[in-house]
Amino acid sequence: MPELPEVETIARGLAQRVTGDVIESVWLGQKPEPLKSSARQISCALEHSQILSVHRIGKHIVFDLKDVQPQCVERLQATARAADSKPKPTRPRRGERRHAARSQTQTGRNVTHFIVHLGMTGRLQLCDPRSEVPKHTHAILKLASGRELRFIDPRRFGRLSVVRDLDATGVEPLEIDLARFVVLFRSRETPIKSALLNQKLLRGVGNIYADESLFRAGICPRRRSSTITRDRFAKLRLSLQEVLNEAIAAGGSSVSDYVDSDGEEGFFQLQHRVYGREGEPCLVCNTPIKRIVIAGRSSHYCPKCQH
DNA sequence: ACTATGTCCTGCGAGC
DNA sequence: TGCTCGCAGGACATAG
Repeated sequence: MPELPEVETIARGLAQRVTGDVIESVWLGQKPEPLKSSARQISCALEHSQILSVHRIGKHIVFDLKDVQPQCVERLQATARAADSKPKPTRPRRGERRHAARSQTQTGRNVTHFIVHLGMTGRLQLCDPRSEVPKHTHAILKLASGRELRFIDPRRFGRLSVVRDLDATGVEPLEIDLARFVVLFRSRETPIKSALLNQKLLRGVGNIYADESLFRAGICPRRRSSTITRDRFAKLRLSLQEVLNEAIAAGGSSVSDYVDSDGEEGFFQLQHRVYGREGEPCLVCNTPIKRIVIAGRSSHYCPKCQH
């Protein structure tokens, strides 16, 4: 299940290998679930566009695309001229959400963003067009370099979309400072585990890294977020950043069927201290690891070390 | 505004 | 061996 470290690994791998390449054509499967934007919107945005960069926002892989289709460029220029002749837009109203920093750096009216969310079982594979197309392939992007980028997702929890502006909610957990972290979590009446999974607060934390960071911080996943002291929030923030960074360094966790864009597995699952270890001894105190359900998710913790 | 719960989807493994 | 059943969970819808 790809969370922040897995998505980061995939995005970095893709950035290295497809930046500058051009999408020549797009094939989309018949199943409607994986498409968040319409098939026509996606095809139109992707075909004849150049991949300027690939990066990660939360659990999303973002392709910044520049249209290189002649008629599209003309149309965009026409739109731009029309926009220029209109009165200048007033500055954003108070409370109106600003666009994320990235969309300001990657400005230009002809930049669009192709967003891939892998869900549980989604994979992006860069491969030879002659290789067998696996079952549950929902999209194939033919690249000018002769390769294909395929989106495969058996469980169909993944989503593909195209947007003009990146207005992501939530804060990147690797960038958040302590003051912001405390403000975000101290008012929540929900179990800390649920709060960590809430993408509107932090973006990118999933079940594995929520459990692992809570173990390292010595906090019980059931604990109400509002009852956690500042000192323990400080510990949690550091634990979370530590575990995410270690996982990125290890190429992510391969549980179920995660592989990166090369088909390589990550290694961080070998370092899980609680996730998937129900009944096994705590690495610190030997107490059997417990598994409970919070917000419909299995949560693993040491009943002695975490409170 | 918050919080909690149900739903989607398929593969896999446990159990008989 | 072959079958059924339940579980895995991110994001969203819905209800309270």
